[in-house]
Amino acid sequence: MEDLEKSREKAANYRISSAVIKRLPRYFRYLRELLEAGRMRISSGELSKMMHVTASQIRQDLNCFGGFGQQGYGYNVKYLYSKISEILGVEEHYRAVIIGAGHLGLALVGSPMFSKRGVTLTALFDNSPDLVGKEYGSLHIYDIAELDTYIKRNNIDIAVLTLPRMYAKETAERLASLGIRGIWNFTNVELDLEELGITVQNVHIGDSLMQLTYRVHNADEIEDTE
Amino acid sequence: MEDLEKSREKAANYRISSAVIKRLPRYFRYLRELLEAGRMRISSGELSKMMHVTASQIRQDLNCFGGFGQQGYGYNVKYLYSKISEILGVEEHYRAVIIGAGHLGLALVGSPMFSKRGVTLTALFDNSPDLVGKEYGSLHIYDIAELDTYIKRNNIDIAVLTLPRMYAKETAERLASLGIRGIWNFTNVELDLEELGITVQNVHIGDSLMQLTYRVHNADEIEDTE
DNA sequence: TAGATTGTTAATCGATTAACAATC
DNA sequence: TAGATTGTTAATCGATTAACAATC
Repeated sequence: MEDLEKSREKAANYRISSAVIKRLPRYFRYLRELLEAGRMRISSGELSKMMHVTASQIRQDLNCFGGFGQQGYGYNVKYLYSKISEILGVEEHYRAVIIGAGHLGLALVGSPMFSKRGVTLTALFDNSPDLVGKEYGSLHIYDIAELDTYIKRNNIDIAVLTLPRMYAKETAERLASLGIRGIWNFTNVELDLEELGITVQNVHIGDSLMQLTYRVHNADEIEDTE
Repeated sequence: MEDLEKSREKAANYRISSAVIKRLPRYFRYLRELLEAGRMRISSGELSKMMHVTASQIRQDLNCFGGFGQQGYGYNVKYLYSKISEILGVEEHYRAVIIGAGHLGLALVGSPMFSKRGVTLTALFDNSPDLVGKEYGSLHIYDIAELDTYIKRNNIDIAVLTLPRMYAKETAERLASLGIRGIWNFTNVELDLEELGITVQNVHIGDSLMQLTYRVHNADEIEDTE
């Protein structure tokens, strides 16, 4: 009771910094590994060695959301994992569709990434007559023309954009008007629909490639990982 | 002359923070767009409006590498773009191979991302007899057994890992021993080969999905984009 | 020259780390 | 109880923003 209120209060009282938010998925990954390895408990000190961050940072980060540990003991792996999952929205069990059934879209369908994070893929959409009507994995490929009806009928929370960049903007705006809550954008168009109340996560995979080339190019002068 | 020395000196004297490095690809993108749109010059003020960052930050960031602007005028788009390209290593014209010819690997082959960033893909590798020997795009799919010979013979700088996670670690270490300079890692295994002098860029696409679910889950309390 | 805009220093703000009292 | 380790406050460090002199 107290615990619950305490964590609610904390999360509500102040803004969680985006530095912290970015680290949460990494905690999630490490904790799942520990869980799968059968570990019952972990201290911030030991976790810090595994993750190459300071123990202080781990304790600070976790305490943004509440006191999940116990003095003299550390953290219960299972409990902490469940709390982080909750914070990240894994428990919400979002429903998602993929728009664009090219290689990238199909690669995403094939991966366990979604199910591991509580997201259920329900359909694919494409505009190519060659693809429409086919099944892929356990998913049906619908004509993009059916998007509006489908989204409304099936209570879809998230749309994954893996379509050609020329369609990105119009599709995103259409999705916004259909009441979608989040867009995971793989096109390198920079979408910003925050003013429409839609959360957009832009992937920009090319930026990652450029960070790599930068670091290779300047390899002699760098040691700082990240 | 002076300019060149000045910028060399700057980059050498102190460490460029990773906050700055992460922003460079975004400047690169916006500058290319301006260039393609035929813009000759841009001021930090105007660019700041386009990019939703402060003009101060833009000027600070660029000045890490040298004075690329001119008082009273702003920045010459073409010149600035060429400088940023240089800084990011685009001019190095790296040669890369993709290891793992699944959907993700093939999606990458099909995209103009590499060529736009001065990276040339030269080959695909896979271990499946169904794929080995085939052509995809203009690329040949080689047997993974031929990796060692190929890498050494063809002066490959970068390897893109789009293979199943179970092979990630051993392949990465093998690549390191073959003298590869950078690894772009799409498996969700966290590779760290910095002590071997290899630059590893981990993509962790699942973390991006979790940031999205976090933000959707907490949509009411957030305004801060990033 | 007057106006504009950079390059750069100084001020502010936020994030990380260190330290330690609380407590299991 | 003694030992361990958290939660949290205080100190440090770094990144961002503001301001303005330099200068095109």
